[in-house]
Amino acid sequence: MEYAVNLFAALSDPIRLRCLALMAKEGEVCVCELTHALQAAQPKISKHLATLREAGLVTDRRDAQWVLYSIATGLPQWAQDAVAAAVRGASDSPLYADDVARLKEMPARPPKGRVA
Amino acid sequence: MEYAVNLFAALSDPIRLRCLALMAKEGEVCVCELTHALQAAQPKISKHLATLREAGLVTDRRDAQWVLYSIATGLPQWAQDAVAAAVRGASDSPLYADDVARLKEMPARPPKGRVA
DNA sequence: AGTAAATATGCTGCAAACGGCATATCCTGT
DNA sequence: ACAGGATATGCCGTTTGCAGCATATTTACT
Repeated sequence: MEYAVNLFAALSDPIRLRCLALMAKEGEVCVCELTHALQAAQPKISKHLATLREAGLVTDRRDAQWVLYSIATGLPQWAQDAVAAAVRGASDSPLYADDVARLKEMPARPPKGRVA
Repeated sequence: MEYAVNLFAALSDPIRLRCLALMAKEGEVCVCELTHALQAAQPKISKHLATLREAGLVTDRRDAQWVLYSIATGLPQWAQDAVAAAVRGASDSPLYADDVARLKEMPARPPKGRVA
């Protein structure tokens, strides 16, 4: 029960939902991309990503100076369904469209697909 | 976005998840049944049910001296999926089995199906 | 009308969550 | 070795959520 509670608590924050929605769309995103897309302070983003990581919802991997985050796999089916529903719900918001637009026009976007 | 945040916040409490799981199983349950099944104080249950009601996740209807709660219908599809996932996640817990057992053996259980 | 059961609400204290800021760590290029 | 960009973490003040208790409200029964 506490596992489920922690999972839904991790989903109950606008910054975290917006990060998850971008990860769902992009596959992998680094912290500076999220910082730029959401127009939020970097420590704020980092701490919310830590919350998602501790809840087991995302995985991070280092690639050069960047840390790339993506939605975790291998969760229980109901948890995957919950995350998918959260992403769909978050994508309904106009905030999400703005985030996507800002990410698209981000200058000096870190290179993608360097390492598998 | 705030709508989604409120929904997941409503799902991030053990009492509320257990109530939802029992509603999913029973269809409708009254406050005294939840109080008995969860072995929690009545004001505590009532306040958590108010939280669920304000989040739009449950509907209540009065039947004589009882107020019967059930999972709301007509939510956006992603929200229904989220609730269904929450119920499945909550049902994984041994707490849920205990709640079901206590409800089954509850003495003087209020009559069901009196009004449609 | 009066009592008892069922339910809801108000109040208070405490603990957890969040934002902002400063700072530490890690990596890259020179 | 140094400088700068990217990321993480610690601290602090404020807010939010929750538990516990008392109390109000509604309903049924006599």
